[in-house]
Amino acid sequence: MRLLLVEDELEMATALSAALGRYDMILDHAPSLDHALAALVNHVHDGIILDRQLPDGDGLSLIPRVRALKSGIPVIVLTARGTVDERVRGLDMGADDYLAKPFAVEELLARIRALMRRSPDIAPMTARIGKLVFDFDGRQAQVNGQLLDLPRRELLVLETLARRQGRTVQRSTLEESVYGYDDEIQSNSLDAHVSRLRRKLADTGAGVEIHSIRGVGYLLRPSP
Amino acid sequence: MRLLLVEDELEMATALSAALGRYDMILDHAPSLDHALAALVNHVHDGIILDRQLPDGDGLSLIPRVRALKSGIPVIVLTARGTVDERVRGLDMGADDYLAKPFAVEELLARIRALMRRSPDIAPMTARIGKLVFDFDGRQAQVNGQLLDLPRRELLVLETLARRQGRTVQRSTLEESVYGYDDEIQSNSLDAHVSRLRRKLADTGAGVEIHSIRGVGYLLRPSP
DNA sequence: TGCGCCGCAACGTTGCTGCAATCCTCGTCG
DNA sequence: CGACGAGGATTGCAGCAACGTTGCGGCGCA
Repeated sequence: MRLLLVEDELEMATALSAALGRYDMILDHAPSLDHALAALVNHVHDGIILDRQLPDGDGLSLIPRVRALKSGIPVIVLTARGTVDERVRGLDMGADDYLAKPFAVEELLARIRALMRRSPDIAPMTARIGKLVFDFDGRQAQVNGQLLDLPRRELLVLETLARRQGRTVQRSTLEESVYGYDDEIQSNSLDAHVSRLRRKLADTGAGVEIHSIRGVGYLLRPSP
Repeated sequence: MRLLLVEDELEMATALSAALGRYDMILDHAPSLDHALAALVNHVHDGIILDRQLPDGDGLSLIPRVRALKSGIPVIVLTARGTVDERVRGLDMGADDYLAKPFAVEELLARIRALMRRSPDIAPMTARIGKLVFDFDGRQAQVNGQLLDLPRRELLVLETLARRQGRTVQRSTLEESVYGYDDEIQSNSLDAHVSRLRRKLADTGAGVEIHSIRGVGYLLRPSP
């Protein structure tokens, strides 16, 4: 479990990090909205703990952007502003919970657990690269909401690449997940599938490309 | 939206009922655990507001039974016992939120909205794709208000596809929900059902099509 | 007993897929 | 600096597995 803490006070961050660590949770720390956005783009988080008072704006403004990026992530807002109106506003902005400072760490942990408990059902496991959206649950790829009609092998290739988006997938790994451990292949069929997939991605303007690294493997990335 | 309030104080109940009514929510009132259980069995609720102090026991004891009955329902606990320990305990018992009395009605409403927003059970009781309306509760399909008279297997196929509308349903998944886990099928009966279903959907002009993805499965989508 | 759903199987059809031949690209070494 | 080789890309093709369709017989149900 990996959470993102958006909070400018270092003290609070280290304290929470320690507390969460005891429950095998990883806490990434972003001290500003900008950092938070960058972190969200680059990593996959299971939840967000959000302070409102940040050097570059109100934390609440992050929520719509989080929802646009990955709709299902639970968001807990922490704040010194604890009036009823503030709380109502925070919740209606899309926060899943709202906790006023000072709070007990125990309670925060319990509320995180409560949210996590119910989130996995919803979290649509999807990856976004360029205009491409890969839905791991539905096992399908979309471009601009348009379904990419891919046959089995090509789908498997894209799925594995999307799962490790941006990082290199070794040729052997790819072969393994496209064919079985036992199924063998005695030709360049894999290359053929990659080739056909490339054409379809380009034709639909998916904004992604399959980059090949000689002697190593492939990786999926936004096209320039 | 229909909520169940489990609370023995009549005053609180009427006040909440009035407040929720203004947001088009229906509030059922159960003054005790027994009443609550009866109500849960007889009706379908989208959420539960639970007081702890009840004439026949602690409200928290209801949670496991609720989860057993309908696992996904959001539960908000209201209580006068507002210590951190109590809150942690309530949340860890399975509550989704915990609000200490006295509280502002506005905040309760906001928290209800936040929970409803992410509750998968709100997931419409009916699905609409093209001119087709599938009613999951009544287990029937309609086109232009006209009932589609489908035999059992075909209905199961359509139901499963409609439930995941637009997303791919793997062949194995479909087999599992149309036949049992144990029931086996040794022919292409599934294809046959799909075929017959397709014809009926086309004949009635439902505006939907069952698209097949070779080697993967099927998906239901509006026809072009 | 009649009707209709269902599993089954036969057969037609489609289009994915592995293969291989050919072309391309890049790094390396003489 | 140019040629060569290895790894990669592309594409046509043929086989075949997966899917579509249809008719039949049995079984359950009214």
